[in-house]
Amino acid sequence: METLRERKKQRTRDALLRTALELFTTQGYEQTTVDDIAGAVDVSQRTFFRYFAGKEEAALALQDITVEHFLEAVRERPPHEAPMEALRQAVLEGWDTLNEVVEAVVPIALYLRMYRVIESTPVLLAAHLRRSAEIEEAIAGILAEREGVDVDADPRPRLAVAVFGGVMRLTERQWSTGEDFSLDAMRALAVSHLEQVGPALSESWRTR
Amino acid sequence: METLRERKKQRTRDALLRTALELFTTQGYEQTTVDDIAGAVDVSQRTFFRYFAGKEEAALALQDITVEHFLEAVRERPPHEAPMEALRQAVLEGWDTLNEVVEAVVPIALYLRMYRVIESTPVLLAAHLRRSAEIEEAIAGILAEREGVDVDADPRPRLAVAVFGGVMRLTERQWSTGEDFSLDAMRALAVSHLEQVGPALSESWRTR
DNA sequence: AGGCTAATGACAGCCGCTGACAATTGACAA
DNA sequence: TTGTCAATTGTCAGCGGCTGTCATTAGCCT
Repeated sequence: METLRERKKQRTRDALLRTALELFTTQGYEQTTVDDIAGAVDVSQRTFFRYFAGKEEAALALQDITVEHFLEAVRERPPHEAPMEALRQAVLEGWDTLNEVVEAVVPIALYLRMYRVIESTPVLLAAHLRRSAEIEEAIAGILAEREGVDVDADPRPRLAVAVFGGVMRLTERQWSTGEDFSLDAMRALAVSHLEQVGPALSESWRTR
Repeated sequence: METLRERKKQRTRDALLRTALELFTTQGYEQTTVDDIAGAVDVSQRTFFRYFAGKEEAALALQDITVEHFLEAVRERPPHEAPMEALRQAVLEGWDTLNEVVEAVVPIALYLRMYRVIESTPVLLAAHLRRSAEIEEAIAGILAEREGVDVDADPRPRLAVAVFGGVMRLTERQWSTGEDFSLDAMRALAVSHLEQVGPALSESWRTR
């Protein structure tokens, strides 16, 4: 970030991203044209596509940041924790420190609003789910290394991550359709779900 | 399917679908233009869009059929089965009878090949995952009714389905990247995964 | 100051998709 | 059978996302 050129590039990218998210969260994703965004930043449409591979990438750019943050949290979990517990702690601790990470780019409120837009826009939700699948693969790798097993020979890393991921996506969905759009609400939901996932699997639900 | 008109419509739709899948599986989804499909069936591009909401819908049309088949299998499970066991039996039994359902529309081999195209085409995989999320919601409803609980008050139906869905998606992915593209291979994978999901969650993986 | 290179703009064009209107074709009754 | 009505299709125009190409601008470096 030394030269003027680099600073200028960064400012353009930031402006494009912020403007895009602002428009997406106010008028909606589909209703926002790339020309709208580029126009608002006073830049040609072509330039937008030089910074973002597509509209989608701009809409999901923040997710990249938080995902990386979460992956880091998983890697830093102490090795003695059981796999599922490590994942659990990683998300909880990741959310604790999410604020600073996100605020470095955009206001956290914008991030939360955008989250809801993603969840309620079919094409964005689809892209988000696909990315989640990729992330699960990465986490499986981390878990396997932690536990000293082979990801391809032992199905347990991918299975554990698949289950955890399923629960987390359910949490996201419930949170985005609920009334409390705070991080605390999301955390509470996640904790509750992770507590109840065991009972939901084995027991007969009618005998209690 | 009485009048000539209706038969003609059906034939056009079938031709479009078959041609689309044939092209998708041979030259790839992205490389296939709607004009290609319409042209091969000797129909205007506009007509294609009157039968399918988009390219995507044609590519995923077979999934609709099999999903409906699977939902039916879940609904017909005896009420005494535990929730997860009912889901397990439903998929296994659903696959047993999948052949007839699919062959009524296209050769089963084409269905299997298309499955791999979906799994390896980012935009199709994304759409597929989003649909899977919707299906999970439907299954949660069925499960809740079976067990006599309220879907919105009791998190267990959605949790169980989220876990089951996570495992099934992992199964799909493994199957599509493996070497054996038969239904039997998929069934074997699913059984194996469902057996091992319990151990993967609770135990410490290093103590055995 | 002047040459070099990176960033941008302008333009043309492909593809997916939609609305509107006209032309065609099957359905059905007189 | 024929004429009317309605459904199906084709044609055309146009929008939005996205890409390649080439000229222009603007920062960098000697």
